Amino acid sequence: MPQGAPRPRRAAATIEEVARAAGVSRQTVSNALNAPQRVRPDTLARVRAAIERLGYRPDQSARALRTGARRTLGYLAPVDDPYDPNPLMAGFLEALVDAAAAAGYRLLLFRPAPGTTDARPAIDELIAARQVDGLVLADVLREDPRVAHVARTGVPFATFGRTGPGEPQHWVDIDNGAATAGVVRHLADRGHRRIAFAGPAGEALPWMAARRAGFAAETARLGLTAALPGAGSPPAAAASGSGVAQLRALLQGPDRPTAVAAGSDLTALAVYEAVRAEGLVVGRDVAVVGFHDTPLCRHLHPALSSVRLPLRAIASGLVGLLLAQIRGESVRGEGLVLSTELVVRASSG
Amino acid sequence: MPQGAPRPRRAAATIEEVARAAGVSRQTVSNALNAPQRVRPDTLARVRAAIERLGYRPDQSARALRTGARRTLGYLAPVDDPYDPNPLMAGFLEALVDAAAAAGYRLLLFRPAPGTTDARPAIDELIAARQVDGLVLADVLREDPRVAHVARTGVPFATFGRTGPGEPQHWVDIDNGAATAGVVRHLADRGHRRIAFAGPAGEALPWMAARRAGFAAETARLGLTAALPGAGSPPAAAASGSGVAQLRALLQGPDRPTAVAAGSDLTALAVYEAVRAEGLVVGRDVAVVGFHDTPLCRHLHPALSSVRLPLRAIASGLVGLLLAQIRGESVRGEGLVLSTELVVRASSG
DNA sequence: CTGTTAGCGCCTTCAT
DNA sequence: ATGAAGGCGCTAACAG
Repeated sequence: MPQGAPRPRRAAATIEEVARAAGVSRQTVSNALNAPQRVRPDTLARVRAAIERLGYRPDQSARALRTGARRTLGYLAPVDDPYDPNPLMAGFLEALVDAAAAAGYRLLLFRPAPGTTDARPAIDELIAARQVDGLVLADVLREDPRVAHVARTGVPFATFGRTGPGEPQHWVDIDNGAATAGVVRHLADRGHRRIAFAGPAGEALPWMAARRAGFAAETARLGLTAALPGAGSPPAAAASGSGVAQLRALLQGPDRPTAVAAGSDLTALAVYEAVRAEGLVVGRDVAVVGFHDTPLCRHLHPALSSVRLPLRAIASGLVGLLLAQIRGESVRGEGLVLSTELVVRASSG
Repeated sequence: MPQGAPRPRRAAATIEEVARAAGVSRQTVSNALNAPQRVRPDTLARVRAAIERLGYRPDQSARALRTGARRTLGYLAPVDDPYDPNPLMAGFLEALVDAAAAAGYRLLLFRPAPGTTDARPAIDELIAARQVDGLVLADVLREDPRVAHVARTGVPFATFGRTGPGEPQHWVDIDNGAATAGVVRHLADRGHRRIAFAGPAGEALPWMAARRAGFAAETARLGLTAALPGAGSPPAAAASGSGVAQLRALLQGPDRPTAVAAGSDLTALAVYEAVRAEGLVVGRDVAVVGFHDTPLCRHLHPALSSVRLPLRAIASGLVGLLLAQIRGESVRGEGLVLSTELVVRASSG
């Protein structure tokens, strides 16, 4: 592992130079930056002019060393399963960077060491090197070892997805059940009576289980005929084509569903394929709704209705939870549940 | 903008504590870490044991302040156009994080201030605060103001995509022309004589122009009939459906192309739609090849052949270029051109 | 309201 | 091979 290296770099302005340029002491410059109300207005103006002129910004390392605040948040990048890619990765990351920046923080990305799946060593490194003030974890599972581990270290953290009952409830989540229930109501409004849910079964992925449960509950409430393929297609099945085969079986017979709620946009794509393979037409014979509202939706024909996630609100919520902890305010409560928005397009219009 | 905040945190081990625990002085611990050959083996072992026991890692801020090396690289996250999303964002970022980590560096994400598109102020902030040792820029255009700006600051940088002729040639790029030429050869091998290119025209996106040029050159060389819709569909066109309309026009008549090389996987999806709309079958009547090899490829029916980018090699190349500059080795040469791999699936098999 | 003093944790001379 | 100073740039305490 290569270690330290000399690093020639053009000298950057220091607080000392600003102080000299403004004819004040270093401390006054520091005050002008961190406690402006303590500095006389005219002095403040002079200092600020000098700062502007020299392009001065405090050295973040020096400041961090002195104050202990790194002004940096760590984000554990999810391991990207090519068969079931995280559809939000890009959009969510951008929202998170912006939310952090709005609070004066930077975002540091990290991952388990290549070839490894256990993120805990990487988490420990980051904490031990004091590189971050807090951590964001996404795609949190029910008994997530990462959550338990970070909780043990005492470092502020917040999760996208609910934590276990015995763990700190510093999470933001969308209401997956309500989202799918909304999809069901939308389809019922359009006159559909027989509706299917397409997506992996099982409890492995809490968000998917919640979508499925919301679907089941709402169809029951409305007295609709619900088709919930029990075997479920694990993510890999969709890739091998068996997911489509299963969906085709679902779409056969006179009592076939006239609408399908999919657990993700990629699953909705598989539904499109199955519908076509059965000689039916999406949007006319079978309505389809996806989940995530990825760019794919607009590129499909007909355009795919989908559930849009409030990515910016999620990101702000996570950063807010982290800031509260960093400031030492003991955050209490049950986490933050955000609602989604159904974007209706031609596939279910 | 909220500023500095107190930050209670469990005390972490310091070099002083390790020294005491190992019965040596601080410098010896430092040496054990940064110049192990200077420390007697048994002392080294004792120090390492103490480090292990206390979970000590040097405080990165202190080390950075002292040495000037931040051991952090900045990555300017591309502005995500929902109509033309960066299909590599997730996969490339992961590769970049891993490549940086392998060299002992972290990756810091940053973006233009929300509502802004000019990245230069954000770049300046990062540099002035001395938070990074180098920068990575992606999706570089021909006369990219970001490149010119960073070059002026003197901070090490490397780009994914070629820089202008007057600028430092610290770039890594794929051979877009050769990639499309390879697609043409593949299709010619399969017996296709009339081949079309689907993708936006114009010189705005250098990578797309290069793909188009490679297509034109190779079809000419092989004496094939090439269809290159000149008007080109700007990214937004695909979303509005006019892209598909244009492609449908292309697929009409007895002399229609029997194969289509697409400039991206999403464009290939539009080709699928157009082929079907014309009553043709992808893979039988019309072969299709995409670009990027996104997860979408495996989810389509038939599965989409596509050009796979060597993301890990690109990432390693970028990090390598940065390290060389950071070490002060004057990097010379013409940038690094990497070749792609055509993944053949049912759509062109 | 401004200036002085001290030290955050670490690494680089220099001396032993 | 190891130990003793000094200082990177900054800010929190206190002195004036």
